[in-house]
Amino acid sequence: MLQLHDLPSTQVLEKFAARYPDADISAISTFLLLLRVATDLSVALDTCLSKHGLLQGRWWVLILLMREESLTSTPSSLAEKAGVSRATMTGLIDGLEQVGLVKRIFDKEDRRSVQIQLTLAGQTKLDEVMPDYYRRLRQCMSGLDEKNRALLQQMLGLVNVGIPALV
Amino acid sequence: MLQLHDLPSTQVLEKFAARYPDADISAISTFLLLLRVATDLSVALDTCLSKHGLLQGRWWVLILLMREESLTSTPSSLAEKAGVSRATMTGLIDGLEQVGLVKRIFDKEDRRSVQIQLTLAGQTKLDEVMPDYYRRLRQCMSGLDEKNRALLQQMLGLVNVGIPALV
DNA sequence: TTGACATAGTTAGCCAGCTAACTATAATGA
DNA sequence: TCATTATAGTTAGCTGGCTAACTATGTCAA
Repeated sequence: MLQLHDLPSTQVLEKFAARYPDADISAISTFLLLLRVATDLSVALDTCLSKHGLLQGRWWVLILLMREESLTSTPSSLAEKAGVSRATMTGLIDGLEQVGLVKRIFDKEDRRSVQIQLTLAGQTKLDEVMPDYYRRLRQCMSGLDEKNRALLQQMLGLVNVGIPALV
Repeated sequence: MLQLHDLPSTQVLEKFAARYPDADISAISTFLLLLRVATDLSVALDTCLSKHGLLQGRWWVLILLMREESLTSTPSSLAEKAGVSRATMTGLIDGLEQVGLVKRIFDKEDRRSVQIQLTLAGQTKLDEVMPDYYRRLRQCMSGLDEKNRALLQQMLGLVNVGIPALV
């Protein structure tokens, strides 16, 4: 997401602000820090998941299926909820089906449609991954008490409101 | 980064917490919101840059060169600062050189090495992009006053400290 | 001084996203 | 009823990352 590793020092920001008067130094540094921390979190998550032979894409599919009472959903619905294209979801399902974590069940009512079901092996895999993930995440966030977490969420909400202005 | 579009409701989180006792609901929701907002910011940034015919990778290279007094650096140094592999940097420089925004200058002292220089066209491109970017970013962050920005940065610092525990 | 190692950059090939186009099926309305 | 349009899923081909291997050059110590 944000590759940039070498965040600008105050000095650099001031230099740019001198050339470009629209620069708002605290806005820039907050923005970049947010992207930096989130990217590092995402990389750490990938590392954690890779220990279980998973990547984010496939992992979210398993979780989305586990959320369903029936352990079942359609590729379209999964794609929308996971935030990837339907084409990408086809590939994710292919991969998961090959290793037996999900299976395709062809719908007899609407023959265009396919139901994707979490297999027992898929549930077992989640039962292996999720406790590890949750334990690590608890540890990761242990530096923030409930009040800080609420505060952080509130600040993120304020940033979120501004996003349309950036586009 | 985080594709997941459909963040879990409290209800879903409670269901998962029942199955996996290690789950810390406020930790999870804070973590996911942080990834979600940052990803949306990054996508918005890409959209903004694409209006100027740029992508994040190439844009950061231009900025890193503009930071230098000499407007010059080496591929290795750029790769490290930009947070991409040297192979990727070769490609970024290829693209920028083709459209004339940077040029390769072969080093006569160490013939393994190349200097990458921001051309006048490169500076002109930044002079076009940066004011627009800074204006939009200022607008985006206008919902947070200085106190909120400092608070957000402080919270992000606390999260950052915990990242090694997630790996 | 020369053989082993280190460094700078590039190339080749992989991967997981994407869009656009395609097939098959269903729904709709003139 | 049947031509048009919409929907579900897949396929093909592009992109921008990556790692590993390679070429060329430089460094150092036996």
